[in-house]
Amino acid sequence: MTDSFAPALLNWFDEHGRHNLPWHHNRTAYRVWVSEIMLQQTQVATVIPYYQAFMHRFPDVHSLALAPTDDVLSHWSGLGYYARARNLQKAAQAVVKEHNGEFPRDQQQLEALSGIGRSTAAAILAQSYDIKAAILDGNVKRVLARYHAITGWPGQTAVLQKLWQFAEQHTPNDRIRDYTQAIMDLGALVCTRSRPSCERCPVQQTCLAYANNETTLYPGSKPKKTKPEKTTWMLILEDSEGRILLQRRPPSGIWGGLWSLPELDPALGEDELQQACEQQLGLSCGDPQRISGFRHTFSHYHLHIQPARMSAEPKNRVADDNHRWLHRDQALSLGLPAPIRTLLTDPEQTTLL
DNA sequence: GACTCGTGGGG
DNA sequence: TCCCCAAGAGT
Repeated sequence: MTDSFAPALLNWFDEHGRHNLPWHHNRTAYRVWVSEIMLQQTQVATVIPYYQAFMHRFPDVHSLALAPTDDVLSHWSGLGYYARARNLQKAAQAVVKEHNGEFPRDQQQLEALSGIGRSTAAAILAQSYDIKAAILDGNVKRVLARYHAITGWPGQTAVLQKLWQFAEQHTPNDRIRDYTQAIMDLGALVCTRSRPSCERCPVQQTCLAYANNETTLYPGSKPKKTKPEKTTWMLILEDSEGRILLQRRPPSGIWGGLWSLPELDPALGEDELQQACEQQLGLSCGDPQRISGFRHTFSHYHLHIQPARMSAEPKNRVADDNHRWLHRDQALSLGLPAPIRTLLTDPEQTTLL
């Protein structure tokens, strides 16, 4: 059976596709790989400035493998999903050590690297080596769900299996690199989430959702759940020289490996902060002052951040590897979570209650 | 299979 | 203001 999907798409791509993104130039496997990791769950416009700075600081896989992890994380600060940055360096070290500095041209070996799953491995093969492999990102899911009128939420395994099946079926033998870019561009530029521009679509005539005037039904929406509310204390501990205490967060969990303000158990009352702080951090502290808090929304919960300010001096020695006293501008040069950066930057957020 | 992991854009 | 979701992967 002849499938007109790919030829029509490629013709459209030649004239209307995106041919000028930063990772399209000097297209090495390393540059494609970094872009693919950054683009996971992150929009192109957000990625571009981070990508430019990252490639300038880490121009090849060796510089990334050898860099201090703090340096990698600080270049990722503000992008989110920080496990991507930790996995990126881990994979770079594996490529240097186990693959002689060259990215493998094999899907299975690529997927063995940290942070590279099925779709990302396929994207690297297609984009950098022009090797046939099917991708399935958010754009492709939306295009295929509409084109084939696939009901159900793509998070369900059965739906995902159908999508992968069609993704592989449509993938042509030639011009893999262009086809991979083309189907993503179609999703990003024409087959958009809301108000798709079907009049400009190259595969409109064979699209089931369009034929039935049902583009809004696909892909199916995910079941909604109410997000729980969590609360935490964030401490601005300032010494007599005006420096602030920062602590490195554990390698896993929220904001893993980043620097942030010290946290205390939200169950503690305001009057218990001083004692808890002295015990847990080995400081001598003044009276706590509440600062106006704010709410930060995550994918799965809301976090109410209540900041408190205290004057503090180290009693014996707190200068371990995971704590640093820094002035405000020095602190901002570290890898900080976005809400903490806001807290330290925005004077409005440091109003006394 | 269900959770976890971030941040910003758009409706 | 609130919700969904974006070039997904790991546990």
